Amino acid sequence: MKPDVVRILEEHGIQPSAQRVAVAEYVLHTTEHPSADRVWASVQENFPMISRATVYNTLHLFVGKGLLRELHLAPDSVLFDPNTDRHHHFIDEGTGRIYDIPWDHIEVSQASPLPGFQVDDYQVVMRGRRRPTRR
Amino acid sequence: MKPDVVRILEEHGIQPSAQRVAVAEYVLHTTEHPSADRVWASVQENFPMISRATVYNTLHLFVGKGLLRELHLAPDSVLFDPNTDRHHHFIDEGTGRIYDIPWDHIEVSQASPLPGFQVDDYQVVMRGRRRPTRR
DNA sequence: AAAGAGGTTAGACAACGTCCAAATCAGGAG
DNA sequence: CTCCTGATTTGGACGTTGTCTAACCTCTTT
Repeated sequence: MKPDVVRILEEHGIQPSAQRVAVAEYVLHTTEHPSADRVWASVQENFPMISRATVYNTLHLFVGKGLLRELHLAPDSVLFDPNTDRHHHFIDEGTGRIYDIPWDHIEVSQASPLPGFQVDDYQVVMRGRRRPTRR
Repeated sequence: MKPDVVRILEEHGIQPSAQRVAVAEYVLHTTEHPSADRVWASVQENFPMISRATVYNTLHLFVGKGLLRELHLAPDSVLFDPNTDRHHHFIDEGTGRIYDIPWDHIEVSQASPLPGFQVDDYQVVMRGRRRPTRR
């Protein structure tokens, strides 16, 4: 698995240091949407000496190189999403968990959004909770 | 304008104290999407002795009573929106300014969002910038 | 071996938000 | 009017998230 990650970093023009590989191994393979400190905690399990600043630096580097996307969905922290394909998000208000919704599951037709502006990106953000089981 | 605001508070089951009226006067009539500290700064111009804790308390109270909505669009702070009608948002990445997009300007058809979950709320979040003027 | 570039580190710092105990206020009862 | 009680406000301490900086490593080149 390690050489796999190294190749991905190099393909994106990132020098693969030991720390960056450690971060990448976790964050590129998770289906969660971890915060920076969550990433830090997880990476520390395999790489105890890594510093918080490095994790922040690395995550921002990855975002700049297109390996990750930042999500601003919750008040308390920025989340990172390894799924860089266009997709939407659903937030379970009960658990706080965030689910990806495939792009083609929702159709958005923008009749006339905002004159004078160009839309570079958009997504649908949904909030709800698990449907109670019928009794 | 003051009695107007008092009536609105009472209609929402909120005891209208002087501080709450001062906050409401600003935040219910702005078309910006101010952060809590932005609200604090503005209210202080008319009500110099108000404390930060009161502004935070009041804003959360208003959210709970349905007078405001919270937006989590930027990494640095929670924003408050006096427009409680359903609508979408456009974020100008150049200026950071946030614009409301009327609900009926965008049509969203959710074919199959997430089985087992109910959607309580959703909105489209768009990001872009002012279109460069043609030369 | 020395130099330079890029990467990492710990800790100080700043911004935003929460919490708490004490002080203050409002309004109803007497 | 005065007292009492509950609601509200206050300042400051505190916690969390994120940034910054200066020193330090590591690797490559010469």
